[in-house]
Amino acid sequence: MARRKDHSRDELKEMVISVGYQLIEKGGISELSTRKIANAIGYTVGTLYNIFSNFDEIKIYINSKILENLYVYLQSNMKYNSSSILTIKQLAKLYIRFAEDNKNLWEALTSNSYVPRGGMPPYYIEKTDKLFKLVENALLGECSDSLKVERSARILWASVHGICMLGLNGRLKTLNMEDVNSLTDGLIENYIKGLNI
Amino acid sequence: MARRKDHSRDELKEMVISVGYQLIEKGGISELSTRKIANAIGYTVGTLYNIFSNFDEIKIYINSKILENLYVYLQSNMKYNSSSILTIKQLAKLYIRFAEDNKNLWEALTSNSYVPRGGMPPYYIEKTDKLFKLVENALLGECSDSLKVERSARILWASVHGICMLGLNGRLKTLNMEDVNSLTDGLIENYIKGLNI
DNA sequence: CCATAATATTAAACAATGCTCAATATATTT
DNA sequence: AAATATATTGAGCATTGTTTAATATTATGG
Repeated sequence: MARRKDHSRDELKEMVISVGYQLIEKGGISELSTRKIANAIGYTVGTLYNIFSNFDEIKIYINSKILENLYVYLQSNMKYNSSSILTIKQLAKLYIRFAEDNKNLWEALTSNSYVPRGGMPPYYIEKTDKLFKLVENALLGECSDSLKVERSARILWASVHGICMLGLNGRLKTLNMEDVNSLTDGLIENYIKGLNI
Repeated sequence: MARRKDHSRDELKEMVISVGYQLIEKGGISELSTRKIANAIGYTVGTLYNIFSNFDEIKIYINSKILENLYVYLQSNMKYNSSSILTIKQLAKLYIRFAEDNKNLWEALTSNSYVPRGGMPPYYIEKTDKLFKLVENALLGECSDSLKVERSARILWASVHGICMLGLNGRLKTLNMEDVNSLTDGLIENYIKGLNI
């Protein structure tokens, strides 16, 4: 039965993450389990634990891949905008659209509250930073104080994130997604206008 | 063993919710399970299922109680403010402080993404509405269009919620809670200033 | 090239989970 | 008092994350 080196450790890692990603994509986070992953790649749970230290670590790797795809999605759909405000508005719309179109992935990404002792691993932080940088770069057109920009970008995106979250959960009552988009526009506009005062 | 009517159905319901609340308060959502609840009230899981249709329903009742306490917390800590903006800023600060001081409860409340078919039960919606009304009432001092007020209140609070979420998860990087508070102030101020333009 | 050490993989098991259901004990009704 | 209705239990099921002893495979070194 044991077929050592059918796949290298790196290959196995890749397979686990890829299969896990697909499981979430198809059936949501509840469809993700060690057994289902192991079964899908033709191994046993024990093998997973030879590569990853626990289930949560696997989830973090998968979330990292989701972050990656989110970045590619934003990047590749960005068009040229004549102002920073328009750029950020577009980013927000794309962010919300990604969440809508990839609800299972989005939920998996944002529902995970587990943080390893010692904080998130570097490769994960790197990817979230890269995403925030998109907002920061746009904001730099409106404000030259780089510390202020970094803070504002994170606050602004936390807001958009919150709106997206409640919007998708139907917690915003009568608001449909179109309303959410336009109201988010308003929020962004007002916030940025007040930045330099 | 069976001691029918030691407690009425309503008493049992109350006991389950109360004990569940305490379990979350002490050990977080992961400490909540049907067995632990049943054990704590001196019954068996079967009895829980005679009263509630499933575990998720129990969680909703507990979350409803958390919402209730959040409302009381906000209400009882509100001081008089000379302007609507100040009122909302204070609400935001209190909201964030509640989340900090009751992390387990707050996480349980906000991490729950389960929505029954047919939407959240009326008693639950009632309580969230009551909370939003606090913001709406304050906003009415700034804008008389009641539809606009309702929408703005929800968008604004979704933002504060998002900031609170990322702040508590340490996702806002270098920002400490003091920074979060002042940056939230900025967001609120800018948003409301732009309301009537 | 074979014996030994090191590693990969599995199967089985553990404790805990949400949930169900037949059996039984208690109340209520007739 | 007998019959009916309901509350409660205990045992069981399938599933979960995780561990571990046994086994199969590869690598090492004489």
